[in-house]
Amino acid sequence: MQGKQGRPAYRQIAEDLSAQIEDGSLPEGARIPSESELREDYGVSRIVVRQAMELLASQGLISKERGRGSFVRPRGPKETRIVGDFYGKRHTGSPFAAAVKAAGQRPEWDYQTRETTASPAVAERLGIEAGDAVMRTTYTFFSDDQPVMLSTSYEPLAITRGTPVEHPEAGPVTGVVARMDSIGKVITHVTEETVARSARNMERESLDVPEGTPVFAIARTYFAGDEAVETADIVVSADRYKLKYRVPLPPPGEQPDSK
Amino acid sequence: MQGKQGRPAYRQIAEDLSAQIEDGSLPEGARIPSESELREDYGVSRIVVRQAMELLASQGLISKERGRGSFVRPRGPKETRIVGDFYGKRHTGSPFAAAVKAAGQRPEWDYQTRETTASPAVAERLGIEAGDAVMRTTYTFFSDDQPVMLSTSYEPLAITRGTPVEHPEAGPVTGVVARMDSIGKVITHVTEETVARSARNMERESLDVPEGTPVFAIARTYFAGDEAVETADIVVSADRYKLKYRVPLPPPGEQPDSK
DNA sequence: TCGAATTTGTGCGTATGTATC
DNA sequence: GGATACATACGCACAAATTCG
Repeated sequence: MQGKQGRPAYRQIAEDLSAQIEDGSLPEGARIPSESELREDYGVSRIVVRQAMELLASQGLISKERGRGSFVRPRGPKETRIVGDFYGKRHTGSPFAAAVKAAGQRPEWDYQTRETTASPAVAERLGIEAGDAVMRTTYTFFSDDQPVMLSTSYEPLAITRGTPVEHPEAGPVTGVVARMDSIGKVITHVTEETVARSARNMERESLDVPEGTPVFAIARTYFAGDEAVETADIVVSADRYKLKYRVPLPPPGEQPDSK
Repeated sequence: MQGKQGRPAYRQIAEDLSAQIEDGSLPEGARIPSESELREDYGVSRIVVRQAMELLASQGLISKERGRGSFVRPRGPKETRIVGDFYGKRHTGSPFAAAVKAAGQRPEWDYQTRETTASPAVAERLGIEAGDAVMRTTYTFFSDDQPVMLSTSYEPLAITRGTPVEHPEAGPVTGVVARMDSIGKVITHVTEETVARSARNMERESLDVPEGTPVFAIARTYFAGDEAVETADIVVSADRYKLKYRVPLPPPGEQPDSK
């Protein structure tokens, strides 16, 4: 085993196992030989095996479970989070529920709504003053009882106060677009700023993902003309989700009219 | 140091250093005390210090450089990759160049163009048959001499063959939108499917990022009506980039007309 | 219920290699 | 060359979680 080619032993072992996962000799969910077994198979010390396994775990290929063993991580078909005017329709209702149902799974969510004041960051995104009243709603979304997405949304109460949709989930209509439509705020566009980073500890608990798994952190804002009517921080496991956007382009020859 | 609270020593050290990075006691680019120094400071063995440092490195907080030391990784303001009809304009020319220049840096790129045949995956995305002729162009994009983005694009030669824009970079106009406009293919929308994953070895070399850093892998397709006119695989460091989308919503009350 | 076996997690000591300064 | 610093690798021990008879 001793790396003649200059490649360290633990990398060779990792590549070997990685290849077996790739070609299917180690199928999804399969148990990987224990550290002691691998130690004998490759004739190295346990620390080398551990380094190899940690490398694979950090790449998301395997999950290590204390007391049980290590397993090939399922990489099933990714769920999709869709943004944009698919088929020219305004998505009323919950886009999340629609996407999950389309994948043949059961959508559910918990939420908690509370009136509070805008932090400077939120105020900046909403174009209001820090300290202004906002309605904050935190969501946890489930797909077949698995938590898959977290969201914290903020709506300026200057817009919704006293209307039937003041409370995001308790009113007669659901979904930001439809709710705002119903009070005369016609949403014209949405912006999203997305970064990928490793999950924070709180998010790891809520989403039940192993350490180091990357997540998408999305800052989404809905606009009615130049006025921001809702903004949200959304976190989804980048492992299980892919993002899908469909963006129409304006026809050529026209001049811009928005500032 | 010995974790009474059940938290392992290496985690406590990692959190301690992490906090120092957060609050600025260890500023960007600062050298972190060597493993031997930390070993004495915390009164633990070297392996514990190494575990802590590896954790921080895997989170992208520090970079370890053999023979030199470990350093706080710069997390400067992220560059932005913009998608959408910003300000109602069709972005002609290179959106990459525009974004980099907007950030006050110097854009450059290498490319290599070659005629080839469509793989099944590319054919599927372009709505053509596998084996059909396509023009493939591979790009490496630089911002201030730093490689930041890789791209491989495919255009069906059934569309461009014999036109002035058959060759993506050698024709009279640049940018997919403008080039297609010039031959009468008016691009109406673009779709993107984005996943985040850790960089493959080839990408790590090309982009010069440390092991385990996440990248965005984007499958982008431009459409003229229902016809796909270009598709590309784009890889950018999720570390240095954020993605920004602006998606207009169709006005309410209209019915869909695209299928 | 309980304990033994298995498996991964954490930690110690030591040695040697290799890159940088 | 020498000093320093990180990389790889061996050995050992015990802890904690799980499984199973």
